[in-house]
Order: sequence, then structure tokens, then C-alpha cells
Amino acid sequence: MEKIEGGDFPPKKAQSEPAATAASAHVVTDYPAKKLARQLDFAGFGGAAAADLPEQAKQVQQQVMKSGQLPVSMKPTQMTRPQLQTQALPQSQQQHILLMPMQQTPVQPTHPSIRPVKPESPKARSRQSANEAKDGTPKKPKQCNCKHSRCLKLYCECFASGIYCDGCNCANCHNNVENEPARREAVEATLERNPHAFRPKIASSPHGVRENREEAGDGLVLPKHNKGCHCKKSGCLKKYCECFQANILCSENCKCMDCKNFEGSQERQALFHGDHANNMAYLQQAANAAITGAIGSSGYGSPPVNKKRKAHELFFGSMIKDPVYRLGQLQQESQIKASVSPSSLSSIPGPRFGNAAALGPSKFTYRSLLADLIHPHDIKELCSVLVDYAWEAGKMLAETKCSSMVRGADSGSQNEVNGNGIAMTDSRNQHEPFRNGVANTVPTPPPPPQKVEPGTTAFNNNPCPKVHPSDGNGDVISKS
DNA sequence: GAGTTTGAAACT
DNA sequence: CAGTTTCAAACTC
Repeated sequence: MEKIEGGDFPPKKAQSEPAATAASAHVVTDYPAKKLARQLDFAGFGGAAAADLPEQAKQVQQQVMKSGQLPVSMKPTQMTRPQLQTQALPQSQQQHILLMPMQQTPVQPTHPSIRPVKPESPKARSRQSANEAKDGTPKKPKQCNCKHSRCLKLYCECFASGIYCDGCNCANCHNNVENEPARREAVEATLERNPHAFRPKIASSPHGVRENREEAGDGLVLPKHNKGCHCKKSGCLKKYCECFQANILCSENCKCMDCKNFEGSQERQALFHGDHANNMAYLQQAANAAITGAIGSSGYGSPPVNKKRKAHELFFGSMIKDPVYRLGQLQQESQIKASVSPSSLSSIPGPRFGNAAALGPSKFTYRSLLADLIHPHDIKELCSVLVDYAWEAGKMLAETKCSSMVRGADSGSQNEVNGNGIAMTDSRNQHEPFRNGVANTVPTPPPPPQKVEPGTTAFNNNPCPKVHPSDGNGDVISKS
């Protein structure tokens, strides 16, 4: 029995039909007639209201509705970090950005949700680089393998990310230009079920993306899963867990069982604690994240965790079992360490070092959108240069300090940090710039080394409110 | 590569 | 809202 195209959605075994043959005129008839005006909740992360969009955006929408593609030349009126990221994308990636059907509402082409890196789906991220051409040419960030969803449900990473399937291994795909009407209906249906369906899952804060981790002096941003995970068996330490996959700690939003994805978890630490001091993958990863952070990552953004896994393996080989994951975790810690003064570190023993994840937003991204533009050796060179400069600066500052100490005034400046976040009085840091993995010298965003105060939001936000065995009462470190 | 496990999404 | 089913990714062998 052959039903009208789309009439059997979800398509039970209708995979014989050519994906691209469906005439857009009569597609998907069993979707309830939804309110077409509904807009993707891209604004959920601070996107402008539709009415606020400039005329330019409307023109963009019109263009997109015609082509199904986001004009690369679009000029955002309010450049935000995600926007910058989008613009920084190679055109080959941008071409895959597509806009959700919004018949009456202008597009918000600059919202992170429509970035081609599929920030929304951690799953998508883990395979990102696996889809890069061997020559390094960036290709579609991911390839789904959907068989039954026609790539018109959130099961499909492409669909969930707001991009067309292209080169995927999916069957009976309707997530393409040829089936735009069907796709549009699917989007509407999805939004009907969940207005936030296309909203990023990982937020830098409960209230959305924030430009800087120290924004408004509110301490560090603590990214967390908007909905939280519901893991039962994975302990939230496998990529089944969206939090884990996004490389963030489980939060109070989670309803997981037997969660081990919390700071202080020995199981979690066991996953990424290892000899990484000279791990090039780690170095590259951290640098990558640092650059991303500097360029601008919206927390949810790319945590990209994994999908660059294969690329990393290509670059560095299988130095560790799961380099990407470990890298992310390691880098997370190293940035934390780098951002905290040595004295505060030394006063906090090991795993009890409080909410480490809360201290550093590093987990935001493991794959910079510039990753396709900046090669690892570039990063290495940059790091080398920075190391040199940091070294020189450190020496100069140390000399200066010595001078002032000789002059008699300084009685104890052990906690001071230089502009690069390097504790100048800590000889270990002076001589081992990469001691913590990467480093103090990785080009981290300008924000000077902040001294993390336990009283900050980050500290007060126990990522996992549940009481964990190894965490005692899940308390936070009290500075006093 | 096939089969299993897992948890989100979809459905009832 | 809770329970169940479906789905595709992650994982294992």
C-alpha cells in the first residue's frame, strides 16, 4: 500500500521511496494544521523578537525562503558571539545553514541555533570532524543515519540542528530542499509539541547565553543542560548522557540516577585524569577551546565535544582512548587551574577543589569554528610565541617585584598573578608553563585571571545538587 | 559490521 | 504528568 508521500508519517518502512522525489506540493498531510506563525524559539537564548528584526532580516528571510540557504553575505546588525562564529564559518558550512520555516516571522539568521555546527545536539558534535574531507576541507558537520524518521524529527541531528541533510546516510530523507514543505510542517509540529525544541540545550546560565564568563561581575558562567538529562544506567559518564557529551556537569536540572558527572566524582576524574602533561592532543584541544572562547562561544555552542574525535585521531593518533572527551575534561580543569591563583589552589586539596567546572567555562567548546581555518600547527606556533612572551613578561615582572621587595615594601605577594594569569611568584609556573596541561599561556580570552571567589554564583551553583557519596554533602568550597 | 544498550523524543 | 514506544546514536563484540 503506497500512501501519499508523507501521509504515513512516521514512515513505517516506506524507505523505498526516493527521498528527493516527493513533490513538495503534497507532502505530509497528516500533520495537524499548525499555527504557521509560530516562530522557532531561537529567541529563547536572547534572540530578538521578530518584530525587532530589521528590514534587512526580512529580506534575508525572503531570500532564504527562496533558496533554502542563509545568505552568506548577510550582515548582522548586532554582532554577537554566535553571530561572529557563523560569519567565521567557511562558506561551505554556511551553506548548510538553513532557516526553520517561519511564514510570518522573520528569520533570525544570527541565532546560534542555526549555526551549522549543530550546537544544539551534542550527538551531532561528536562526529563533526568525521565528516570532514580528508583534505581538511570542511564539510557538513555531520551525517545522520536516520531510517524511520525521514529526518523530520528531533531524532535526526540534522533536523534538530536546523540544517538540511546533505551527504547523510539517511533513508527516505525529507530534510532537504525538495521537501521543504514537509520539513516546514515537521518543524511546526515539533514546535507545537515543544516550543523550545530548537533551542540550544546547553546554556551558559539558566537565563541564557552570556557574553562573558564574568559578565556583570556575576562570577563565572555555569553552563548546564536546559532540560537536564535523565540517565539511569550510564552514570552520566557516557556519551549517551547529553550533559556528559556536552562536557558539562550535571545540574539541578537533571533527573539522572546514579549520577557520576559531578565535580569531585572519582569516577569522572578517573576518566580523564592521566598523564597529559605532554599530550599534544590536549594542548591542541585547550588551545582550540581558548581560541574559541576568545572568538566567542556561546556555551551551548559547540561543545562539540566529539565529533571531532576522528579528526583528532587523525592529527594525533590514538594517544588516548577517547581523546576528545578526555581533552575536554582536561582542558576544563587546566583552565580552571590557570585561572585560579596558585595559593588558592594549593589551599584546596585535590578533588575537593570545589566546583571546578563551575570555575571555568572551558567546557564550552572543544571545537572552534575556526578549527577548520586554524590548523594545529598554527596553534602550536601561537602557543610557542605566547609562551615566550609570557616568559619574558614573567621575568620582567618578577624582576620588578624583586626590586620593590628589595626596596622593602612588599611583605607577601605570593598570590599575585600577572596579566597572563601566571603566578609570578610561583616558580613552578614560571618554569613550567605547560604544567597544567596547557596552560597558562594559551591565548585565553582577555579577561584577566580572575580570582574565583566561593561566594560567586558559580560556586554557589552546585552543579549536582544531589548528594554524592564522594562529595559528602555536595558542598562547595568555602573560602573562609 | 552486526548486535546491544542507552536515553531522548514521540506517543498514549 | 507518567508510562510506553520509537528512534538513532553510542557502545560492545
